[in-house]
Amino acid sequence: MPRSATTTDAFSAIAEPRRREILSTLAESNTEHDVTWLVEQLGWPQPQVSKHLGVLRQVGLVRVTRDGRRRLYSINGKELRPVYDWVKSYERFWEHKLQRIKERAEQLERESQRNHAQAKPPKQ
Amino acid sequence: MPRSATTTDAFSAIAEPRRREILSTLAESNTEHDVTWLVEQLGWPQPQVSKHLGVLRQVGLVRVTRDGRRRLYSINGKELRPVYDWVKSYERFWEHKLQRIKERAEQLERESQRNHAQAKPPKQ
DNA sequence: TTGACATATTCCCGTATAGGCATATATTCC
DNA sequence: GGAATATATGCCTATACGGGAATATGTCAA
Repeated sequence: MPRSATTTDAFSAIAEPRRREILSTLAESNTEHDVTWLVEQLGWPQPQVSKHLGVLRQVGLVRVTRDGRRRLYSINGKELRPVYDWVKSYERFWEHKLQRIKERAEQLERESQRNHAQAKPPKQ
Repeated sequence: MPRSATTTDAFSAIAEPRRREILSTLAESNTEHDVTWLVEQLGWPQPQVSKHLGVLRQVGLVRVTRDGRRRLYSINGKELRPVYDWVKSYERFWEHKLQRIKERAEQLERESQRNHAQAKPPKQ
């Protein structure tokens, strides 16, 4: 069995760096743009841009509007939500590290304070 | 040119649903586990589990500890951070929708109030 | 040492890419 | 109608995949 299709879902679609690049290009300008504009911005051959747009379109990551012979593309962020929700559910696994560093620092702090207090333990 | 390798980065590695399944299985139990435990939990052939673990290992999404003939795997969430940061940078593109719905609702509310106030506009 | 157990690796196969290039399919303008 | 423009699609190739099955590698236990 081959890899799951790039058009399966957002996870597969954004695995390709160039498709992320298309999304970021659209995101920066914050407006819809036609394919020619994207081709100029990216500097890639037009068919390559169209094909990647096709994948993004199929998974709903971009929306298209027709304007004469042009097609205006814009980001449809809604489809990124599942990716966001998924990865966010692992938040504790990278915050945990900070948490442990913090706890360790606090413990060292306590020990330090204890040691300073008993720097020269009173003879008894 | 083929698709970029699954071991390129976290984006490519998590595109495969089964690898996400492995991560979620490890996440739920919140402890390190050996391969046999994962095989039992997932019900997949052992080589398949080992292979997917190999990809996750190469991109740093899991950590391994050797314990005799067993290998204990645990999640290394740090490597998910780039994915989180990337997708989070698009947050406004799905919140924007809510924003527009909210604004529209507020506008309708204002119009409604205006209309009620002038329900029977005074003849002049 | 030998056998049992745990895990990784190798080989094979069908398949879906991504890129290059040519071309088809609109749509506008003259 | 015909040329020009904008975009999508088709064909080709090399490549890396995910799964299946067998097997290699490593480790424990008697």
